[in-house]
Amino acid sequence: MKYPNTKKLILEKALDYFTQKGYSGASIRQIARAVGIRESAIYNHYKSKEEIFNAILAEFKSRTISKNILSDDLLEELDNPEKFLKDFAKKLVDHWNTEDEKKFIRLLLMEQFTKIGSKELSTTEYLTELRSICKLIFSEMIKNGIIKKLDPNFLADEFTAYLFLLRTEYMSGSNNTAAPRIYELSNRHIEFIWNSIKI
Amino acid sequence: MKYPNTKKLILEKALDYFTQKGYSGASIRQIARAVGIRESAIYNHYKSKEEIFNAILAEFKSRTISKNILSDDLLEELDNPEKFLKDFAKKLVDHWNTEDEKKFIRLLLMEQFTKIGSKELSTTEYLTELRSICKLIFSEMIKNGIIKKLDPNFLADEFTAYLFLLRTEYMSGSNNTAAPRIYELSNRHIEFIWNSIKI
DNA sequence: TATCTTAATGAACGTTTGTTCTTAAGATAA
DNA sequence: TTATCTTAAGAACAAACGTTCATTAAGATA
Repeated sequence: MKYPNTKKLILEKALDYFTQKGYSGASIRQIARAVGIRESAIYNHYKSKEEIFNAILAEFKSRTISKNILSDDLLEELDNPEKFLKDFAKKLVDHWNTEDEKKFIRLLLMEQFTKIGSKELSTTEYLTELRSICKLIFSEMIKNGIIKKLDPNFLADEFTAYLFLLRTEYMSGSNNTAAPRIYELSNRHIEFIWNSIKI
Repeated sequence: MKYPNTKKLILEKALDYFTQKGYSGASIRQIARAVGIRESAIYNHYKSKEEIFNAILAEFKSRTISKNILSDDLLEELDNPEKFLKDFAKKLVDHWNTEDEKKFIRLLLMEQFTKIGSKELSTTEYLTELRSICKLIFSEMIKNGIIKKLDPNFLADEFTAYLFLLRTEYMSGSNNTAAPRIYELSNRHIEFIWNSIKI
């Protein structure tokens, strides 16, 4: 009998239960049953429930937005800034709409205040990378004289805030709004921002 | 011996534990100890843990934003729209910065995806009242010809989104940013919005 | 005074929790 | 082949869980 990749499977099922019942509400036995093994077998792979939680966090921390959404063909659109921003936002929405990302934002929202989550989870930290990318983009636009001279950090927040609200409402829970509608809202936001900052 | 208001106290302590450990992570025994009574005494006031949770929700649902932040003296500032919006945002921030409101948003974020919370808790529903107030305000401004003709629903969202991000980051968790700094950020946002929509 | 209601106690219940232990079978390496 | 390593099962553990119970004592009501 081959060894199936139980270790990975435990993480997947644990994430499912953590995001449905919270860390405390999910039990080792339920997770084990979902994996198809006994609860004692779990401990051959992780030495505690907390270690499972931390392993999930480590997996997400190792991922980066940049690689997923700042593709080369996107960067070539920089000469059409409004279209660039729209496509950038669209890629971000797509990324956030991923099944894995949706689960992670749920875990973040649920556990960021608890003892186990407060060490590693915070919305600010989660948005840090996106913020710095946006800041870079707007800084470049200012330098090239295509938008007004405003604080790029502030512009990054204005850009992000609306999308973050979209995400919180339509891309994390049961509120299953269709993707096209989200694109529509996102585009309208970009148009608003663009008309406010363009020279 | 007078009867102390144990019923109310149970709700307060339960909310504390729910927002620190999640609904599942908080136990009747811990809550009872915090109140100063035995766990069995809890059941003289509420017939189950779930009933305590629902009682907390009911208390928050019965409250309304309008009464707290749409005061008469604020409405008299409507002839100075930018100042009005700034003061409106400030009042909202103050309201959100209330100890009770902070606890509730935490409960909302934590339990909105769990079995017990999904029936009654949603970010969209929580923002509904604020949205409709904002919509009313912007509709009025459009009618009076002092701002551009844009979709008032959209303007309400743009107005709300940035403040919601501020709230999520600085007014719900351990990220204890001082109030003056939040006002500052809020004002800059209003100035940005105002310059974008004024005629 | 007698009765009723309220709010508390402490023990007990059956269940579930996270975790540990021993044991065994298949995979791997010598 | 033998020896070792990995992964699983199943029983067991003490602790904690939500809840129920009979009992008690103190105000409220009559």
